[in-house]
Amino acid sequence: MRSAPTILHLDMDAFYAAAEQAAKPSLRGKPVVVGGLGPRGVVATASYEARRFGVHSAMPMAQARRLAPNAAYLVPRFSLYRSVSEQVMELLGRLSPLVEPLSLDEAFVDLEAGGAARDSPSARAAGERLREDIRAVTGLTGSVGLAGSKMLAKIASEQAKPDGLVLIEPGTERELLGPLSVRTLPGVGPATGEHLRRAGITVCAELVEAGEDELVRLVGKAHGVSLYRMALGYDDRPVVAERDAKSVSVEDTFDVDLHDRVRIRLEVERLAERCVERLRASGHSGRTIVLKVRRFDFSTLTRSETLRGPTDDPAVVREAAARLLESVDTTGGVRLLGVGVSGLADYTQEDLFAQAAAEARAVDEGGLGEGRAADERRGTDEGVREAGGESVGPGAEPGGTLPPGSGPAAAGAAVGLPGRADGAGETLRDGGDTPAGEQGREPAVAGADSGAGRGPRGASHPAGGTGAVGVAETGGLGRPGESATGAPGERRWPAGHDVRHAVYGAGWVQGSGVGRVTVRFEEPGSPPGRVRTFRVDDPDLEPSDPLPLVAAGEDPDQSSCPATLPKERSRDGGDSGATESSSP
DNA sequence: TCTGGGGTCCTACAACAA
DNA sequence: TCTGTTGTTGTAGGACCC
Repeated sequence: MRSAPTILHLDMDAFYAAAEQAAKPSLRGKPVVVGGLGPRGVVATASYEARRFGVHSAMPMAQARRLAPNAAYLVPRFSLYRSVSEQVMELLGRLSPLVEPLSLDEAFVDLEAGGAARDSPSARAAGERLREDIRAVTGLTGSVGLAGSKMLAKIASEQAKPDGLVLIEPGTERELLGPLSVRTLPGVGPATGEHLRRAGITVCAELVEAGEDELVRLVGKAHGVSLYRMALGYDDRPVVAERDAKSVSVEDTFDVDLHDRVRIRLEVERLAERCVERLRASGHSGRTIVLKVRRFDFSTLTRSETLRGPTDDPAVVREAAARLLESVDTTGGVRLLGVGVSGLADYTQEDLFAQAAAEARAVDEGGLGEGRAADERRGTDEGVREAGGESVGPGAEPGGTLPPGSGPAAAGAAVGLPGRADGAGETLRDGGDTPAGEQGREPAVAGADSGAGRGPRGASHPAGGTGAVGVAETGGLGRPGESATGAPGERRWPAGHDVRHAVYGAGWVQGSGVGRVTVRFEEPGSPPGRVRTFRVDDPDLEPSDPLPLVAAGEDPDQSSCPATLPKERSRDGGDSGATESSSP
């Protein structure tokens, strides 16, 4: 707890929805909802216009559609959000070397460490300048909280929303916290909140009254002690610039519960391969394999197995996950499956090969014996063989990762598309000028699109290609509710994604179905554009990468703008302001 | 028509070793 | 050698966050 409010918390306002509105002029001022569009999707972000209808994060999408039937419904475009987030984080990095990102749209900054502020006036000035810079560089708004601790800075930014700044003067914490709901405190969710309510505690002042011992009795040691301290305004957690990942996981919820044991096993293996892809991409290997199963009744169980050493071998993870599945009763149906790896190590491929070789020698000498060791040995050996097949053998790049779209994992993903029908077949409805079907959902394309806009980040955009990857065998697994009509070569046009037409220029997909795709031709700097409909296989129409939200200079031809916005471009708008006003 | 995905942290319990 | 204690590890589940 420091004596000056030099910890800053930034929270971008309705980030995903705001980014979509900035990218699509016709959606500005209108309700926009971003999230999974499948039958079991939930809302990731709702614009403030949509919130007026009662739509909020984590709400089932079906409920959101009932509340705001005329809102625009979009699948998330993480490549766009990431590029905007990088711009914002770069601005934060200019304030201090100590920046702790919490997510794409949120971060703590230690202003003192960067010399950007030492007291209330300088902290406020730095916060206001930051908000201006963010607006200039990204076109979006963010809310800033300033306080002497992380907890209070976060509470302050919440109070500042939308598009504001709140500074909590040190010394006023207890007074400020007293009347606030216990749910304001980080770590108090629905369960703890209800637990405390039953004990007669609803606001922070009552936490202090109850005392530490009583809180420990109510909610356990760690939680009780931290609750008591937080209610008093004590929070000494430092801003930590880098935190190591502790686990990597992937999971899929299915549109329709799975019953077929063979199919379930297939899905588990596919998830295991996707998980290893991510694990390798992060430069890690891991020791503990975790299987997650959510059953038809929403009950969730996990099973885990710890190997003798870390692995990033798809075969090892696949087989461990399959073994774990054997111990789970899936009668009644399964709505979600997940595979994760924890106990991460920074093992490189070379280390693994050395380990595999050592274990192979041990096997030859009768060193490994029973049960799990045998399983592990088998996996490791396969790992060596498979690595050879990928040309990552001795002398290859350390920590080499699978190139996107290559190798067995990619093949698995292509065949086993989760089929959540996100995006394609979804039609935006933004006031009635949408020409596609009334309900917007077009099963004819749903299956074909399911790979886009979700899942592994690398697959979230049909970059540069025809978008046909992974479509060919969509029907092969026969996922219920998934269209089998995604003909080989048919292109996917996820709602909201950017396209470019040879004649009409840049636009975005407003909807698709029945062999047609509807495009609105507009871009961030343009006025609201017109809508045109094409055949899905129109050769003049190509998927394109997101355009910068804030146009730089007078270069209307942005046809090949990369997904990550060029740094120089992002600086054009904000640099002068930041440097000019560096002294308050 | 209920309830995503990717994480972190904590607690409880059992098994095992020192 | 047996028994009790303590610490560690593995496993499972719950709560929470964005």
